[in-house]
Amino acid sequence: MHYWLMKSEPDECSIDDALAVPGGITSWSGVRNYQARNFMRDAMRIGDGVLFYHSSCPEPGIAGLAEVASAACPDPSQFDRRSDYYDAKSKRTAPRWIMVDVRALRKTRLVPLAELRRQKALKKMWLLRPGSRLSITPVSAAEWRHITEKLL
DNA sequence: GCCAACGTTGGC
DNA sequence: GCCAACGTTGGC
Repeated sequence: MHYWLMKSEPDECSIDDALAVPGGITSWSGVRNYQARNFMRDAMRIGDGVLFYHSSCPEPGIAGLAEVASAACPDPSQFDRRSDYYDAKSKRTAPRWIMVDVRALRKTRLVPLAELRRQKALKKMWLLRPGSRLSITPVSAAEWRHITEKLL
C-alpha cells in the first residue's frame, strides 16, 4: 500500500469536477514526465491513497481525497493529433506514456501549500522539496497519517 | 506576468 | 556523452 499526491489544475479538473463524474472516476491522462510515469508504472497499485492537490491556481493546496482505481494502461491522448498531449514520437506498438484511473472520494477543506510547509512532520515531503515540480509524488505513511488525521 | 528550477532536445 | 538552448512548471 502506497500513498500519493497528484496535482491537478482546478481549471482543468477540480476535486468538484472529479466528484461530479458518475462513479467519481477520472482518467489521469496527460502525464508527460518520465519520473511521474515511472511511479504510475512501477509503484502504484489499485487502492493506493491519493491526496488530490490543486496547482497553478489562486489557492494551491490539498483539496480532496481519492484512490487509485485501475492499473496503468497506455494513455490514448499521446496518439491523438488534436490533443495538447499528442506525442508524435510515441508508437502504438511501444506507447511511451501511461495513465491510471483515479476515483475521487471526497472533498476536504483546502489545506494550503503554505500550511503544509509549516508542518514539522512534513519537512521531508517530496512536494515540499525546493524546486519540486513533479505532478505525481510519493507520500509516506507517516505523512499521510499526519495530513489525514490532523489537517483535514 | 515574472522567473527560478528543472527536464528535454539536439548539435557536436 | 557533453552541454547550451529551449520549453515547461508552478508559486508568487
